[in-house]
Amino acid sequence: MPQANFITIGHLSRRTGVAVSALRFYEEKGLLHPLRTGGNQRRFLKSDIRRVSFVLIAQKLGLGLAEIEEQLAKLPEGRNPTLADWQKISRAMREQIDDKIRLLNRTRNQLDQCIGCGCLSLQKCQLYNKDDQLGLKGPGPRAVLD
Amino acid sequence: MPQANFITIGHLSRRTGVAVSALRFYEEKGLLHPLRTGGNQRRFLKSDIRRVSFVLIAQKLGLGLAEIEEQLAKLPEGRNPTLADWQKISRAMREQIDDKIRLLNRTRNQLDQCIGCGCLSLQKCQLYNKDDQLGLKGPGPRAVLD
DNA sequence: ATGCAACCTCAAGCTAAGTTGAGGTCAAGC
DNA sequence: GCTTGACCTCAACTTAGCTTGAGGTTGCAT
Repeated sequence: MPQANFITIGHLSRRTGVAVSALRFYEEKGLLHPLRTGGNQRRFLKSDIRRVSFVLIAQKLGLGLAEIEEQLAKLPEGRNPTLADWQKISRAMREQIDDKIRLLNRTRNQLDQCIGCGCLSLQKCQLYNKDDQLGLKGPGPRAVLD
Repeated sequence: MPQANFITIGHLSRRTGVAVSALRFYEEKGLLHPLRTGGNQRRFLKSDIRRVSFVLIAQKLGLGLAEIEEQLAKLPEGRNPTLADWQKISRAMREQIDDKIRLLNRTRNQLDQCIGCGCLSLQKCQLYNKDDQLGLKGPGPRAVLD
C-alpha cells in the first residue's frame, strides 16, 4: 500500500462524522487548507482529522468558527502538528471551560437570591449589568449583548 | 398621576434595555401579549418588565425563544403573576444551570485526559459520541448535533 | 388645533453555520 | 477505454434572532 499522508474529503467526512458540505464550508472559512490534485480535487492531511475534531469540541464550548480559526492558526500549517502543539491548545480550552463554569456558578448563586425574593427585577437582582461580556453569549441578539 | 398599570413599548424598552424592534419581535413569537389602544398602539403591563427580564436570563442559559415561550406559558396570562409563579420558574431554571455545570465538568475531565495523551482523537477520547444531546448546543449546526 | 416624538405595519436585509440542487468533471476498477 | 461513484463549483435556500427602512398614524403638550 502506498500509505500516502493524504485523504479525500469523503474519507475525512467518514472519519469525523462531519458532512462533506460542512468540510467544504470550513475550508471556505479558513479552518482547513487542503491541497489540490491536478484534477482540482481536495486532498487533506491525516492530521486534519484531529483538526476537525478540535472544531467540534470547540463548537460545543460555544466558540464560533471565527474564534476557532484563531486558535487553529496557532498550529503549524503544512506539516503535521506535534503532540505539544495540541496540548497547548487543549489547555487553552480547559481555561475556557473553567471560565464558563465559574460564570454559571455565579449566575446560579444570584438566581438563588432571586428565588428568595421572587424579584427577577433588573435593578435589584443584577443578574445582568455585569458578568455579561465574558461567556454564555449564546445565539442571542448581538446588538443587545455586545 | 394616574398611576395606570400600563406602559408603552418605548418605556418597556428603556426599562429592560431591549430594543423596541426586538420587543415587537418577541410579541410576534408569542412571548408578549400586549393590549392595544384605540389607535392600535401597544400597551404592556408593568409585569412585562419581569417577563422580558426572564427572557434575557433564559437566553443566557442557552434557551431558544420557543423554549422560553413554553416556560412563560406557565404564567397566568392577563393578570400579574405572583411571587410564587415566578419562583416556580426560577427553580426550573436553576436545574437547567445545574445540568449545564454538570455537563461542563464532565467535558473538562475528559479534556484533562486528552491533555495527558495529546490525542483529541474521536475514537479514544470520546469527548463526543455521548453526553451530547443534553445541553451546550450552541449556535452550531443543527443537522450535525441533533 | 397643531406640531412632533413616538408609535404603527410590512418588507427586506443581516449573521452564523450550514444544506440542497443543478450541472459538470475526475479517477479507479474492470 | 469506459463506466460509475466520488468529486467539483456556484447559487439559492434554511433557521434563529433580530435590525433597518419606507411610508403612514397617534397622542400628548402647548
